[in-house]
Amino acid sequence: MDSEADGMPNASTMLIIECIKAIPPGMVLSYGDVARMAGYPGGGLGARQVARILASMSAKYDLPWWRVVKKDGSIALGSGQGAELQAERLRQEGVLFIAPGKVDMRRSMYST
DNA sequence: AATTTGACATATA
DNA sequence: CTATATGCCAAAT
Repeated sequence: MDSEADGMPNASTMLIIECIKAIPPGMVLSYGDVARMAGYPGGGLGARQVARILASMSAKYDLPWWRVVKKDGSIALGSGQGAELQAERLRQEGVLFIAPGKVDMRRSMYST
């Protein structure tokens, strides 16, 4: 008997979605950090899953995709309005930019 | 229903 | 800086 509700993908995917939804305003995380927070091993493996899910499920699950950036703190999107939209959103959340298109992840400090 | 394809990264060299 | 290798899911067909 599986208790699988409709509209719910995989448990692993749902876990990542929950983690992203748990990100408070003014906080920025990288794909790898979210993946690791979701309990994913490896370095850049879970990051891809986060990106896939985030890119596809953000609209459906209302995820704060703009709070997710690259490990370097740069905007993940390289083209399109998404990058500018994300930058503006982050700035609105109170995130500090150390450079154009680059955010200060030190606010997150998940590894202290 | 099953198969195929695409994809917003990271680490290492 | 560029190139290569890793490995998974969701959406489209």
